[in-house]
Amino acid sequence: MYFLAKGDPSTMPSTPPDPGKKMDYLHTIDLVVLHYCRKTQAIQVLLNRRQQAPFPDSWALPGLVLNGSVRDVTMDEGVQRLVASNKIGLPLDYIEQVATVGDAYRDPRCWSSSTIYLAILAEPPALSDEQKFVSLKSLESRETRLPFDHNELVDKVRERLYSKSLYTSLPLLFLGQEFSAPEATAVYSVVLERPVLKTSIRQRLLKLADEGFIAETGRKKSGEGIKAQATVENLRPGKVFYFDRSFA
Amino acid sequence: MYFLAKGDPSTMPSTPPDPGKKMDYLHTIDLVVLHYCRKTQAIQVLLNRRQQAPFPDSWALPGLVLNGSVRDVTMDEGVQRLVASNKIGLPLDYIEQVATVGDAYRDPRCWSSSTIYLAILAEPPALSDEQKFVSLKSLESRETRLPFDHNELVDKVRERLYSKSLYTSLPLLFLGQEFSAPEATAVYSVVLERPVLKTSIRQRLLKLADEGFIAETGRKKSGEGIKAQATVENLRPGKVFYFDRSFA
DNA sequence: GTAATAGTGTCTCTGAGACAATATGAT
DNA sequence: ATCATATTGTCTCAGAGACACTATTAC
Repeated sequence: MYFLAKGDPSTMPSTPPDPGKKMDYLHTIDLVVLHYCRKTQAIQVLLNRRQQAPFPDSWALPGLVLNGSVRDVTMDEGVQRLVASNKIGLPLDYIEQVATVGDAYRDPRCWSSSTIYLAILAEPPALSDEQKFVSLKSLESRETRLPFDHNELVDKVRERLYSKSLYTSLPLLFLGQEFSAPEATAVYSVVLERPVLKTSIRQRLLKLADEGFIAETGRKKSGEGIKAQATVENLRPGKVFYFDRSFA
Repeated sequence: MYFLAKGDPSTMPSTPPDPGKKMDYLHTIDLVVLHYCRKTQAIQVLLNRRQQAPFPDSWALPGLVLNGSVRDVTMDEGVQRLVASNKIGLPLDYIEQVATVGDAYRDPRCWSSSTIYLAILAEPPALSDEQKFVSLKSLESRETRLPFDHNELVDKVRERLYSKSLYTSLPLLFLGQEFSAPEATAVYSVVLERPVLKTSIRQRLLKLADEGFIAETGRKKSGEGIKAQATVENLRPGKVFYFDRSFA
């Protein structure tokens, strides 16, 4: 994997620093805020129109510079500041740190690192003019191209969503507080990009009920052209259950 | 999870920046290099004696400041620089980024972030005077206390090791190129901190053989007081197989 | 030879995959 | 009433957990 350069500094893959000049350095936080649209059965990603250089007016992931214009005491506070700002402006139903990338090229200003998060927003938000959703698929295919390395950052989050959805209840967080078994089947099928049998989902829902993660509401949901569906409610908002077997 | 502060800046959890002064900021890389001792059946963590302030002479995780004394082009190059340095000085058998933490307190010098990695070193290295191993257990129990928040960083890596070992072949990387089924059983039992049935491990080894990850060598291993054990060899060094079922 | 441990066989149980059968509600 | 689909039932199969049994080897 990584091999020793036998102690000879000249073989080390680094260039000497510029003496006497403190290097500029940015550490940013970027969120990939995902929303599932029940009607179109597509996963969408929240973007913001950039106000400032670099890449003014282009659509990018909501992010901020840690200790940029405002001092943050912790990274988590930086995340809260971003969530509370008008770049997002809605409480998230889930958030998880995915990775940190950093290099000399990704930001034209200077060396920069970005710590990226996977976030889920169950309720469809009212968007401002500076916000929009694009489909996760269009980002994957590069039909939608983002500034910086944001497409690659979305890739990392998409991979995390996929792999974690194989063996956890994570996709159900897209459905909010109350949902039906057919809706659960649909969202798993979308996230895993293949048809998932409704009976497998039923088994998992039974397991979740056993574990106290969900409970039957007794209510039924019906709407435009769909047959009534019994609903369950999420008893552990924001919590993810780990099944002991994975989907294939 | 995170709630909106209704757009009122005074409620936001941040203090204003100090104008006119560029804030000092460090981004460090810290490695939790794990080694499994077949004899004592314990997992050990590599430490370095710190040369400089803060905390001179105390034992800490091997780490470096990104773009500190040397310019790194990418974070991965920084990791390679650290691995090649005398703080580690041996090729790693596995490495994986685990998390990034950052706040105003963890480093007495200034605001700092650290990106931490889980690394595995299969071969027992020859240690310099500035290096030593301590058991992962003594770090968990706080019998061994490290400077900064390094104990908590080790906790995060330990949790990742544990959870990933439930459903992957990761623990086998502790055993290097050639190992036996009883050794595999032992290392899984140590990592999962419970007895694991040899028949469960045998099943998993059969699966790995099917998948082309390991192959029987035909050789047998015997040594001090132990009975001969058939060995297998790792055909995919550094690669981890994901089983579709988890241990309990 | 003996004792300990390596390696095999077999049984149970859980849950995914598959699909058939029934129930229910929208029209 | 009819039809689509929600919901239930049943079967197979893979693999973990458990344990008995056989084979091998260090002493």
